[in-house]
Amino acid sequence: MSTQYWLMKSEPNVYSIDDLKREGRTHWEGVRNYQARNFMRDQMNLNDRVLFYHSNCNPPGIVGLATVSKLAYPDFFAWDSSSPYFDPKASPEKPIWMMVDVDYEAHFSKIISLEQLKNEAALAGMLVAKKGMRLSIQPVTQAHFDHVLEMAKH
DNA sequence: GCCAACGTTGGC
DNA sequence: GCCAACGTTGGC
Repeated sequence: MSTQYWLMKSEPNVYSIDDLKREGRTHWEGVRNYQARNFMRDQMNLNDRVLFYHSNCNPPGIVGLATVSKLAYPDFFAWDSSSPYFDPKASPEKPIWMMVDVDYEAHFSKIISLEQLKNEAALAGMLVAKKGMRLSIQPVTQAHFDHVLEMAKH
């Protein structure tokens, strides 16, 4: 299976790329959207590459790279009643929600802001730049991924 | 803090 | 199964 490319959003005041660098690996818990879950469950493969995106901050944008290091498995925070991600409908027998593990790869030397992404002709059609796009896990084409890497060099 | 966009829930 | 009401996301 060839490498696939993704963009994953995190609010830096909840979990930032600095947190991921310090920990090396994290489980991507708390996804409570079926489409995003299905991407993780049905399509993500080991070593898929991830653009790490900081949302709900100023400025929002892509701050670095990560890789998928464990295939989807039940998000056990869903049945932990003390977790902010608790879902009373989920249980170990019926997990509902899934997560993958993600490894730190690199920081970009500086953030590639959402504004830059929107202004970049080569990234036309990239989901993250679309108005009203709230999906927290998005597929990225190889061409767009490669172009983001190029932008990160400059 | 506002609010547009979107997803989910639940009454009917 | 429609759709209004509600909750959430996330840019601004």
